[in-house]
Amino acid sequence: MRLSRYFMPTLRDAPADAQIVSHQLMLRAGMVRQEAAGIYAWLPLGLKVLKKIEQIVREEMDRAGAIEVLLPTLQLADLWRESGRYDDYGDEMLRIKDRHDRDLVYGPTAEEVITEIFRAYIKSYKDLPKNLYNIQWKFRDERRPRFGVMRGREFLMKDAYSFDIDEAAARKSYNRMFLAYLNIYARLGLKAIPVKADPGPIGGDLSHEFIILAETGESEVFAHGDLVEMGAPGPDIDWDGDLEPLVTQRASLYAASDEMHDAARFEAEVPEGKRMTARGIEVGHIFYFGEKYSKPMKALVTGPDGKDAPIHGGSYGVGVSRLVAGIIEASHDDAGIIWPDAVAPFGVAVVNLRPGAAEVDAVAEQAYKALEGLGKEPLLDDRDDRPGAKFASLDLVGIPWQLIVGPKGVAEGTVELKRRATGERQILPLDAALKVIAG
RNA sequence: CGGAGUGUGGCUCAGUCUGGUAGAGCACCGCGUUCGGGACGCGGGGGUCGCAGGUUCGAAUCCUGCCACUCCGACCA
Repeated sequence: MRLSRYFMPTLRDAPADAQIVSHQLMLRAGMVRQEAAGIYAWLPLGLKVLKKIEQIVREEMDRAGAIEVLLPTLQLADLWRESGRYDDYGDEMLRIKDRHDRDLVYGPTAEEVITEIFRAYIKSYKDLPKNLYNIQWKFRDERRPRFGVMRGREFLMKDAYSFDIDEAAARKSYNRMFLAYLNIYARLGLKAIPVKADPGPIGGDLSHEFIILAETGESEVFAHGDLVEMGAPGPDIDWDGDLEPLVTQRASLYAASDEMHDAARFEAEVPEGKRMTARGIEVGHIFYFGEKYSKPMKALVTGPDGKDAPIHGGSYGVGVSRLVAGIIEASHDDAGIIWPDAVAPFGVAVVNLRPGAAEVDAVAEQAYKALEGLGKEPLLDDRDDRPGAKFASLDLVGIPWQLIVGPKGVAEGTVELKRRATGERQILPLDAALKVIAG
């Protein structure tokens, strides 16, 4: 992409409405535009990052055996009446009427819809387990939206739903999601810890929140340090095998957010040198809720004994749009965003310091084409602007590499390569720079 | 939903107390000089001052009502 033809409206000043750093940086980098409280338009740069995160989530869900569907944003109110949640959910649910005066809701989640689909097709225990997931916009009419896309009213969520014959089987589904979530966050360049959660209004007795560590995070977490060091299990585990040991290894270590924290237990269970207190952002939540929806909505399967029984369900959410902000909270400096390579909107910025100077243009073009060939998604900064302005805006939007092509270097046969994350620079021939970027 | 606050060109803000017909910086357009970390000069365009009423000779400014947005609190991917 040539920056002179792109749409990347960066701002020097952060709009006064933005309070937290990720919100300020997203606005300054031209990633989103607020249209109403908690409702955002995604501009090209923001959309690129959102899509990359979405794709990583998708790949890890697929790997863990979940199957993607796409559910509607508008749902019939009658389904919610069946589960009893039409009245329970309250004002957070956006209710709409169509031209036939029929009640609809803009889905805040999709347990009802997916349960309706499941019960229409799946009749036998032989078809279990099933895990269906959906990456779709949700709407929750928050009393107080805030912090940009961190708590929007409209947000992109990955929600998965598992269906199993009994609790023991459901636990296996739960374990798969537990480990898949750790892999997702690791791929996004984040340190995440699973924390036992209050299952809340959704019910059930097995629930974890996933909190990514960021100094500016809104909640405080207390955890055993090994939990962070242990990290994710990686993609190559036997997803059909017994995952219980991998889960237990992690879930048995102390981890709690401030509201569930028990200082006495923390001190008793965690040796002094391992006690970690940090701030974080909740970016995922998994639940086992048993028959909560299958019973009232009659999602029954016939068991080996010939009798019908409600399935045991779980649901698993990742806040995809929230992760965009979460990653920024976890990875930025005074100059702007520092994208992890996996989600960066562009892989490299080729900075032409003197557009119009034929020799410089030629080298910049050559670098750009080579990087395209390498699949590095280069952005060619061919703007007619001063060097400082270019560096400032490219630092702001956080592209991982800057390959700087200027008249001095071109005369000497070199370019400058700068790593955004560390600020490290080296001057070297173009071929060598390309090798470094290629990894 | 309780409490607090803010609405003035795309962004940051001044002007409001004390009414007199709207301003600065950034951004944008033109010309010139510049060009390795957000340049400078000259010229220019863009705002029914959130909306609706009211007071007044006259309202961004005072009064009333409404709307929007932000922050703190209780709840949440």
